[in-house]
Amino acid sequence: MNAVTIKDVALAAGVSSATASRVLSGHPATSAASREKVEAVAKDLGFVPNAQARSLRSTKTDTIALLISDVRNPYFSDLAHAVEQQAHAAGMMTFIGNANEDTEQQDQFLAAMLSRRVDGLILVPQGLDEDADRPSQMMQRIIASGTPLVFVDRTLPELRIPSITASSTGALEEAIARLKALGHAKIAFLGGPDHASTARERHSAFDSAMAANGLDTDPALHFAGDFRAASGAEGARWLLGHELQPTAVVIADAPMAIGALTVWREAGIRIGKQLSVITFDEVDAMLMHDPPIATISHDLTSMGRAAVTALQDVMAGKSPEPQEFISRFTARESLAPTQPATGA
Amino acid sequence: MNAVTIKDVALAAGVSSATASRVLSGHPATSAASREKVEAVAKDLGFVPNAQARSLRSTKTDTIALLISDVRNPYFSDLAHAVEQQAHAAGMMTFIGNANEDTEQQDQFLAAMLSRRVDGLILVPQGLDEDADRPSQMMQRIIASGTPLVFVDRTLPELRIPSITASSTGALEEAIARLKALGHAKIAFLGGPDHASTARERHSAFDSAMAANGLDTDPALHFAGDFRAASGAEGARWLLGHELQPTAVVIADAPMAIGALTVWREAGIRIGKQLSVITFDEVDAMLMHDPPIATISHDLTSMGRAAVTALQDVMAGKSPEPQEFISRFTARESLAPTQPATGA
DNA sequence: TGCTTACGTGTAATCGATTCCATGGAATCG
DNA sequence: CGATTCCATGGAATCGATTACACGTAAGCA
Repeated sequence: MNAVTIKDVALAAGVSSATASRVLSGHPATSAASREKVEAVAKDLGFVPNAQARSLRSTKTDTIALLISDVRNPYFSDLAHAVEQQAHAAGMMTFIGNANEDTEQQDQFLAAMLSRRVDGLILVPQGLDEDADRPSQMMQRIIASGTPLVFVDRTLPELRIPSITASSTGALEEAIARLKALGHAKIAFLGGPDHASTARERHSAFDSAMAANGLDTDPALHFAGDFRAASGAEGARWLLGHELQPTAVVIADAPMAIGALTVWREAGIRIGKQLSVITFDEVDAMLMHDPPIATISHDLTSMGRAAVTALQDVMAGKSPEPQEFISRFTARESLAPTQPATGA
Repeated sequence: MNAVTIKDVALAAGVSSATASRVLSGHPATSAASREKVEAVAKDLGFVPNAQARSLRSTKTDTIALLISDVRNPYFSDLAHAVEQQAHAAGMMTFIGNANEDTEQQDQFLAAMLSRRVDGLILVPQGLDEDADRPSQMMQRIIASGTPLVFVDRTLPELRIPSITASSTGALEEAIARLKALGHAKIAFLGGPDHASTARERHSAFDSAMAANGLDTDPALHFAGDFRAASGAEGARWLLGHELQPTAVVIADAPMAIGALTVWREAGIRIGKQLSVITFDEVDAMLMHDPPIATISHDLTSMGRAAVTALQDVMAGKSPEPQEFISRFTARESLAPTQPATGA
């Protein structure tokens, strides 16, 4: 075991542990002589400070936590990567936790973080079963504990917690306008789970974009998925047999889109001919698809960075304003004019 | 702040902090009376034990660390998810670190973990620039510190560290045999970076699979990428203009495959007609592609679990044997007979 | 030269839990 | 009934760092 403590260093350098500590933590009140000596000895002995002891006394851990829904979803792994890089640049470690869209797992993670006394928390609030808008008891504990907290991607509106979110209204209006210009009127929506504010935001933005373009939103053309590939596949099958025969579809996230596109490929549906497709969340696979899929994308790198910056503000005692990033619509060949009542 | 300490609990329960500690950490020597009282009070006050203080004294953190190359690579995010789930089930938190294929970032992460006194480390050893096989100084420190350590996915053969790896030899022999049966002889290989043992393993398995099938491996048909999408795209372009006109290609990982397939789509190459494609790492996008892409896949969930289990063995003082998982070949429509010298 | 100011240093307290050790009372046994 | 064992409990030491406080020395100033 690594038994080298600061006392060993102090002893070997011929100073007290107080001086050794001051040198090693960059305290100004140290002489050049002891600085040199201590640093040399510390390096020589391979001294690694015990973070437990340090933060027990100083009440700082230089660690933040990020809670997301699923690392395997590229949307969140991009976000996690951005947060981690930014935090790293600021000298902080990041604990990444998976909630799997589950309040209980969220709460377990939060309890662990509370116990570890992280300096701050960035979280994608997880859905609550019945009352999606009420914070869990554990979240109330977090807030009561005074731990700096920032929401990212999703939010719980009733709490006054700084948040970084994305607005897709503008991008969707643009997207629907484009579809309308191509002759589409029956547009389906494969949505996410209602407990996620992101899913609700995307859904209502879709509805209002339809309205803004003078199109009817038919509840019968709305499918409620769960942001995962399997539910996208399910939605695609549901759509295949749909009596209203929509000519275009908007999908709420990339995994669902990949699931859906797989089903349509198997069914021989020609995307961009028989069916126009727009999906949220641009991932490389959308450009690989033939034809490439039109997307509504978020700048997750910027959002991740903004979340860390906002958290640093909170840690510094400030109250940063909520920030809303604007999504971007990118038209691609998955959009095409409606066909004069040919195939399926 | 959460100022509730065990002393507050003890005081309110009318016992000493020693007794309170015993109750809360499940020590057997406690009376039913004090147990009841302490537990009620702890819950009432919302007591959250300070993990720093606890592990400072007990030298356990109930935390392990996992170092991977890139969270955004689905291969590693699957692995991370599996490790995290398994560790969670065993009551341990997981620190996930990104090395970005960079020794320096790896070492920074390792230093932070050493300082935090994690109970164990699972790591995908990162490539060293010149001497890919020599452990970095920091890794030697880790080993010297006695921190339980397990390698996963890649390994540094000269160190006697338990490892969980995958062998693709069998799967590749099967794959090449299939290609040969379809008439292919000139098979290209878009490989990964040489500093990753995985890349070397896949490359040498490819060579030996070719030899086992009586085919020549032409170094001119080997492209050295870096496991990322951009290098896959580059490899695809390189192949397009290749004078040897290979009819089939094996790609070393999913991001590279996606990059390559995007280029081929843009170039109008018909996969499975003009070019047969096999890629390592099965991800959903490969099934979405038209035609679906044949893959060589690993069971990352099992590998992640095995890594945690092996680590637990090491923590218990045992020396688990190295474990090698066998990759699986799945033929799909991206493989087709060579065409009688038609198009490109 | 005498007095103040500044600075580097050491001693010891401290953070919040766990754990060793001693103790007193109840239970057990011959 | 007296002696021994058992067990729950409290006091105090401990983990390894940081830091408040006090002190001695050297520099600055009149």
